Amino acid sequence: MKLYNTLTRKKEKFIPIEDKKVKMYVCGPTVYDYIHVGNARPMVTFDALRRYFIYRGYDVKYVVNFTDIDDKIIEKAQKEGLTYKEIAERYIAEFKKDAEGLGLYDEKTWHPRATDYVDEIIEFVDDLIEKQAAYNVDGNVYFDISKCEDYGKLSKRNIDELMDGARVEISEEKKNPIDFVLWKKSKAGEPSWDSPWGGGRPGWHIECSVMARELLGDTIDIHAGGEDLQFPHHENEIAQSETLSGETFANYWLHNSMIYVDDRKMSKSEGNFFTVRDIEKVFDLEVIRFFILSSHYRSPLNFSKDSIAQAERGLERLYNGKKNLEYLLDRATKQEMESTDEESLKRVEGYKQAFIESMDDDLNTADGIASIFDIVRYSNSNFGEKTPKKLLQYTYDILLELTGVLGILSKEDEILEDEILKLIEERADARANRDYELADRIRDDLYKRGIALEDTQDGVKWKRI
RNA sequence: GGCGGCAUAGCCAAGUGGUAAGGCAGAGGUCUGCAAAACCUUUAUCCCCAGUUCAAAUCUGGGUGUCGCCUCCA
Repeated sequence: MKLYNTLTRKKEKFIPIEDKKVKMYVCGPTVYDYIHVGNARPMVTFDALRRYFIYRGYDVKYVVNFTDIDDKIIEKAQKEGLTYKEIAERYIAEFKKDAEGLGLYDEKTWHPRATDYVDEIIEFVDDLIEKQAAYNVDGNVYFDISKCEDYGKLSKRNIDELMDGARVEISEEKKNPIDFVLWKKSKAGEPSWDSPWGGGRPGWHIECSVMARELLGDTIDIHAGGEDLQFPHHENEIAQSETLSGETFANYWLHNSMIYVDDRKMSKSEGNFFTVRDIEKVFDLEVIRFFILSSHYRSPLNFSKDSIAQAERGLERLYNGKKNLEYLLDRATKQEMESTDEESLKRVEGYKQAFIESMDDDLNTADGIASIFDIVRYSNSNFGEKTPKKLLQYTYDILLELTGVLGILSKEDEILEDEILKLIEERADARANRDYELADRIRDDLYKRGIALEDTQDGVKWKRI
């Protein structure tokens, strides 16, 4: 399997530290509001990578952190007259609801919270001071960039230019303008933890370094996140972690491209964002997942109502394909495979191989989805009542296997089926009696209740809409 | 100003040397009482210019457009 490594700017063969094991860390949300579609992209993308690794037989330890202490959380808490903790708890709960809809939910995923690691953070910072890579000025502890020779290696920036850039916060306290804060002195009324440097709280960058280290060790396989985190966040993580351990922090750095709205990056501060929660009112969140996976994760992805609607139609086509196979499976009686059936089997197997090849090539989900459509088109056009059960079952299993890797096509129809079947029969009688008015009324009523009927050559099919 | 992306049909989107996957939408057709679904047919020479090559969307150079990061940001 090949992955594009931001560190080298190349696709590289993935070689895990331990055979068949992957240690993976993804920068998660700062929990001060509902997540928007842009935030959902890395979550969905790297969840698909997680699933794919498992599919290929890897044991994955997957960590997605919550930043539960931060300026924005404090600000929100003050505005609402609540504690930072109440705000964090609320939006962690809301995140989990969205995550469930987006197909991210997995009980094995680790969701560490920064505030649960304050002791370890203090220890980490203290060690950096001891190594003279950090310094305390009146309760604020900064990382000393000058002690880090290869600073900028991830984002390909050099220190001198960054100094000149001078868009960083100018502070009298810092030795260099690009030194960043590890431990932040708390102002009156702000949440505060005791430390050797007085009351304060963790800086943003240090949290991820510490949580990754505590849960995954000094060197991890994959560190992932949005490309806007490349600098300074990930660069700073590398500086802290590698200065402390002397080891490589992460072997592979993966970054997803942004989501755009009318050619502008979707972001909170621009105000051009759509929350997952709002979209859920109009579309099933599986559509959003499918939409995100239908392009390559490193390509910019433009968000619009129209493209979501297109994704919805596409997903529906896959559901119809699944439904058609189920219908045939229900009625299949033929057992023996003929030579043409064996060829079909190979054909389907070929699509599966194509899917794997695509996914192996830097998680090319867009290409992989094309293979899934190939399977659907092939079975729709070639399979019928006379197709052997074995072939149908094989195709059906592969379809579910591959869509399962992507985390789509997971919605199941529920009961109520008896009633639907009864009404379908009534309608069939009506049609036989040429009472089309009654027949159409039954169909319309079912439609209003969310059931669509289709008269096919093979009989009446129904589906939920 | 520095660094880095991107530019493929009406729309979305793969493809990084051998004459353009897939999806959505559209048109025509098959099937059907009608409809839906499904199937078949149909819709592009890849931003521009120059170069390398037997051969380029794909490599090189130049240009145009556009976006991102450099400040919180997925």
